[in-house]
Amino acid sequence: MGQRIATHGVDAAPAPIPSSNLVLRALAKADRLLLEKGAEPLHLRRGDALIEVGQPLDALFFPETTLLTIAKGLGDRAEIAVVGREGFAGWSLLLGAKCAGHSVAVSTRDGCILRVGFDIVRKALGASPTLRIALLAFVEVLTVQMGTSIRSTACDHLDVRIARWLLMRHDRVGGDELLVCHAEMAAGLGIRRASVTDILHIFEGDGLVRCRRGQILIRDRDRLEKLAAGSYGEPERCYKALIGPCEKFQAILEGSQRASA
Amino acid sequence: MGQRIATHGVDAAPAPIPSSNLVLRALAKADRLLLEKGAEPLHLRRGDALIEVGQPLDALFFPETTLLTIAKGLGDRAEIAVVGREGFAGWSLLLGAKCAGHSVAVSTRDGCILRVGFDIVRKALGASPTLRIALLAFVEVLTVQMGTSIRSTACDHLDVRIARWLLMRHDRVGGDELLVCHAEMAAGLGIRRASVTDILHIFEGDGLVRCRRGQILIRDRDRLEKLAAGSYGEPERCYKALIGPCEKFQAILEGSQRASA
DNA sequence: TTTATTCGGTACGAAACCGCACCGAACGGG
DNA sequence: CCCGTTCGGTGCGGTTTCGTACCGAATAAA
Repeated sequence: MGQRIATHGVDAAPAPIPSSNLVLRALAKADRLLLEKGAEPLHLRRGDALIEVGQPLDALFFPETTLLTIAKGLGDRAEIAVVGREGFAGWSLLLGAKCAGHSVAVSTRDGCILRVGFDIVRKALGASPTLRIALLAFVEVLTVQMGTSIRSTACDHLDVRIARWLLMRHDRVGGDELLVCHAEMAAGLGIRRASVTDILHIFEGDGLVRCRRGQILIRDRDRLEKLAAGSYGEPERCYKALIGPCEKFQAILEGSQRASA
Repeated sequence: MGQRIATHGVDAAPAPIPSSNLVLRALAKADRLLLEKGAEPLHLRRGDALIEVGQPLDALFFPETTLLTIAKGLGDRAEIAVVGREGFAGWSLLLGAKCAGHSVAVSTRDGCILRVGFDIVRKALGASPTLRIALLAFVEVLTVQMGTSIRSTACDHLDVRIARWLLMRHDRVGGDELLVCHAEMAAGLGIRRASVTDILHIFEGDGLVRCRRGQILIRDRDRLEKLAAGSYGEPERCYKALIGPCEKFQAILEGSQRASA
C-alpha cells in the first residue's frame, strides 16, 4: 500500500543501447531500432508500481535489470506472472485493452527498465509486420506460464509451489541470490508467511537453499527442479522454441548489473 | 484415457451460416465471411478431444453449441479455461505457436463447432487488419480469465471456487441446466470428488442449486454471484468492453440448441 | 429383464494449512 | 550509539481438505 507510483522520466539515465532486454535483442535490427528509438529509460526502485488495476494502459515496459511482478486482486492479491528481462509488461495493449486488468510492480533491487509509449509501439507495428509476431510470441509464453500456474496452484503442495516460485525467480536474476522476504513470497503465492518459513527450513535442511535475512541463496538447482518436476519447465521450453535460447535467462550476458552496491 | 480423437469432417452437417458463435457475429460482415467460407462444421460428442498436448496446431475452433474445456497437465489435469460460443480455441496459433501447450475437449452434450484451418485463417488475417484485432481481443479476455483463476485457486475456499465454476458454465449454456457429474467438476478444479458433493449439498440446502444425477440446476444465480464475489465478474466485464454485450453469453439468441433429445 | 457400469452419499482418520500471536534478532535511520 | 521497524523463528489449536473406501441408487448395455 505504501507503494510509490513510478514517476516517469525522473532519473532518466542515458539510454542503454542496445538494450539488454532479450525480447528486444531477439528482434531483427530494424524492428529493434523502431522501439528503442522511442524508448524512455526509467530507473526504478523496489516497490514502485508501474501499472495499477483499472488505470489506462499507454506503454510497454521492457525490463533491463529489474524483475516485475504481475498481480491480481484487491484484498487478496496474488501473483499471476513474473517477468524479467526475458519479456515485457503491458501486453494487454497488443490485444486491444485500454485499461489494466492487473497491477505491475518492481520486485527486486533497484534497476532499469525501458518504457515505450504506445503511440510509438503502434507506429512501429504498422511499419513492421514481423515486430508484431515477435511481441505476440511472448504473449503465448505468458499464457503457457499462467496455465501452468493454475495447474500447479490447484494440484501441488506448498513445497512444490515454493520450489517453482524460487526457480522462476532464479531464472530471471543474475546469480544465485534472491532478494525477497518470506512475507513477499507468501503474498505472491496466497499462503501464510509462516508456511513459507517452515518449508524454506526444510529446503535448507536438504541443502537446496541457504537463507539469510531478506535473501535466499539457491544452492542446488537441480534438485529443486526435480522437486518441482511437472510444474516447472514447460513455459521455459516454450520460450526457447518461440523466442530464443534461454537456459537461465540471465546467463546470456552478465556483468552489467552489479551497479547498485 | 478413453477419449475419442475427433474425426474431422465426419458427420459434416450443412454449414450453419450465419454462425451462432459470438466472436464471429461480432465481426464486420466482410471479415466474418472470410472465415466462414472456409469453415468446416463438425458435429462432436461429449468427450471428444480436439487438441492434444504436443500435437501440431492447425486450426481455430469456434463453438456453436458446445462447450470446450481447456486443460493442462498429464497426471493431474486441471482446467485452465472454459470456452463456449462466446469465444474460440486454438488461439495459440495467432500468437505464433506451432504445437499445443494444452488439451481441448468437448465437455457438454453433443454439439456443433466450426473448424477453420489455419491456411484460411492466415489468408484472412492478411486480407483484413481488423480481423486480427477482433480475434486478439478474445485472447485478452482469456488472459484475464486465467489470471482470475490463479488468484481464485490460490486464495479462495472450495465453496467459492465451485460457485465460480458453476457461474462460468451457466454463462455459456442455454438454460439453467448443467450436465456434469461431480467427478468431472472435481477433476477440473483439481480437488476431491467427495468435496464437490459435500459443497453442492450445502448449496442445495441454501436453495442455490438443485442436483440430480449428472445434472445441476442453477436456482439462485444472484446469490451464487454474491458468494463468488471478487472471484467472478471481471472477465465478463472485460468481455463486454472488448467484444460486445454478453449478460449471459447465451441469452442473445435462443432456441437453436434443443436438437439433441 | 438382467447385468455391468457409472454416479453420488457417506464416513473417518490423517495430513496439510491456516489464523493468530509472541518474541528475539537483524537492520536502517537519526 | 540508540531506537523504531522489519523480518524470521516458533508454537498451538482449529479448520479445511485429503485419501480412501464402501455401498446403494440410477442408468446404460446386453
